[in-house]
Amino acid sequence: MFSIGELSKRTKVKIPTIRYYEEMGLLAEAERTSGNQRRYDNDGLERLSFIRHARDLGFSIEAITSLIELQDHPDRSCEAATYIASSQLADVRAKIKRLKLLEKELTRISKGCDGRGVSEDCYVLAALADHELCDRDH
Amino acid sequence: MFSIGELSKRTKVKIPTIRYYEEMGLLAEAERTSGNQRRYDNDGLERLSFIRHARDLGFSIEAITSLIELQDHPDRSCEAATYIASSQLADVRAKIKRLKLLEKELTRISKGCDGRGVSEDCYVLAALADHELCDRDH
DNA sequence: CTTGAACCTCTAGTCACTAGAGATTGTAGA
DNA sequence: TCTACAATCTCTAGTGACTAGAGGTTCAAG
Ligand SMILES: [Zn+2]
Ligand SMILES: [Zn+2]
Ligand SMILES: [Zn+2]
Ligand SMILES: [Zn+2]
Repeated sequence: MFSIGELSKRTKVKIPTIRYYEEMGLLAEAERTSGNQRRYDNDGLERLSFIRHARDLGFSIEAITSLIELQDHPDRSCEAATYIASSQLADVRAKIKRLKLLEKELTRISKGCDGRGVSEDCYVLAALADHELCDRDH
Repeated sequence: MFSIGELSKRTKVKIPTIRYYEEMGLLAEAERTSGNQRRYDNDGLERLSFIRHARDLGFSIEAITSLIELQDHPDRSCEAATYIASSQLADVRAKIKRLKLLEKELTRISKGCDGRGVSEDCYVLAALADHELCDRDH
């Protein structure tokens, strides 16, 4: 059994975040000492590592809640898990696509001015004022 | 002179968002009718279009505030504008980099299970539980 | 038994909006 | 001119996933 600080160190999740996860129902309510401090065992450590890893991969709290629910029922179909994972993948791909469009326009805009002129003649400001100057939609 | 609803239609910025921009100091306080409703002219339209375009390109409110400040002083050096634009570009590139790593891992994880098995044997859940199964850091 | 680091709860702040309540105003048709 | 009703007004609160701080209590080493 170890303290919240120890759990935080081992998982690299900050203490307030751990308490936040508990409040959100992602982590079961921890056992307490007689003085009301939280105590964790290996189960808690594994669960928080799972959450941390899923968060690092960009899953939402809501998605993780479903995944944990599934993990707690070993005999259920895992269809939902694969669905959640591929949705997340689709989401990430959509974000990449969007960001690549932005990268193109921003590269073009940045190249348009070396910063040695005056605001009035600045291509950066002109480009921001007028989307028509953009190569495509974004 | 036109109403906030008309401005909203022309710029595709929602009405509460326009009011929010005004409160944040991004838009000057609009003129009002005797009955206290906002009225805009072409200047307001151009300013909001600028904001909208910059937001679409991912600039923060804070960055846009600086850009507008610069625009209002045509004789100032535009160095700050190019700095803000290239920071934004760097930011976008960093995000793309990160998302590409996520995409790789998520693709691998998604492929690991077809969703026809049972939670206990699910590779998706196993992969989320253990970062060691990942190809690299992310 | 003392000390001080670690812990507790609670509130509020972050960013860029979005939603809703309840009241007032603008405008077009009768 | 009156009436209906769409549009607008202000204000408060909610979103997601935390983060920061105040003010008080507990744990553990010496
Ligand atoms: Zn310039
Ligand atoms: Zn554009
Ligand atoms: Zn599976
Ligand atoms: Zn991993």
